[in-house]
Amino acid sequence: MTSSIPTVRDEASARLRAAGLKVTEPRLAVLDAFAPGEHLGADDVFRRVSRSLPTTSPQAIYGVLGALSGAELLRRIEPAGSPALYEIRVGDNHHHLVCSSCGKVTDVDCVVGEPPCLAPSATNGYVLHTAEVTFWGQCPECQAAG
Amino acid sequence: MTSSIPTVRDEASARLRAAGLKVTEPRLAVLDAFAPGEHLGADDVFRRVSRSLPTTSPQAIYGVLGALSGAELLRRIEPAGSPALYEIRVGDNHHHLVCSSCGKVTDVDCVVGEPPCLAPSATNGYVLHTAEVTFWGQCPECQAAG
DNA sequence: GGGTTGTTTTGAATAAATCAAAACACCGAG
DNA sequence: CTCGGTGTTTTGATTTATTCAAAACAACCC
Repeated sequence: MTSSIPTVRDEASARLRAAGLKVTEPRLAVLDAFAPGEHLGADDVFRRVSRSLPTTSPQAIYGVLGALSGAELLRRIEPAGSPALYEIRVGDNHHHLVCSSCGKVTDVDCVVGEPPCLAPSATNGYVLHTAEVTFWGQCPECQAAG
Repeated sequence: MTSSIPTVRDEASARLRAAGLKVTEPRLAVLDAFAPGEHLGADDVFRRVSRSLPTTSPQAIYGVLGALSGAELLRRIEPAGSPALYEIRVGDNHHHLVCSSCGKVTDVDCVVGEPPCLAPSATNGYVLHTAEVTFWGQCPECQAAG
């Protein structure tokens, strides 16, 4: 008899299947590596996944991260000066606050009231699909550290 | 007798000096490489500078670009998926429109009326100094190309 | 003009990510 | 349940953008 209580893994499996992706251990482990609000680089994810799946290769991590962000189960951001970061919060278009000193990234909700701050003064003929906003500043810890 | 008519080079020299930087041929050549509205990568700059100064090394270009953007004579941007780009328009905080298909970058003026769109919903204790906005879309040429 | 300091050259090294081919595993069909 | 096709992961090498370090050199203040 198998349990009928849905687990976190079941949920992740369902999301993978819904996206048309095969359910594999590395993919489940990568999804499991992300806590809400975290922004992890490929190397961070590799380290975490390695704990539960020690045979996983870095290239597999790149493959999984690419597949998951292609399927919009992860969002990929690339703050200037940083390697690519991934987060589990998808589907809304929230923005980011990056510390110029330590690189820490914090989510911030959309700027002004209106649909996603998508209003440049002129579009120059471009058909827009995304407005990406990055705020730069110094986080409380770095302020305290001088 | 030397000419008393100020040249483009004189002007660039003055800007370098005002920034506390020594005036060198590579630096003048790099400043000269930028037309208004252009966004050039280090390799583009290297190619252009090589025409007038064939002995210049790529590392010199990196050094010059670093010095000039540190002195705010150039601005450095890093759209996701692209190597670093530099532009000669500095001092205002304008934003960018990037073509998802071909990577072309176009300047756009500040989004809404208020000083530089600098209003996230919450600052989380950060002291902000910049708001960077990148619009993603498809440029007219890429639309035409399907 | 000469010395100091900052800049550029020369040469090597690094980090992040991608490519390619072979081994492997998921999962639908039977 | 097993087989087979397709998608995934592994293994290993490669690329691109960038940085580091030391020596040669050039700008510029006195």
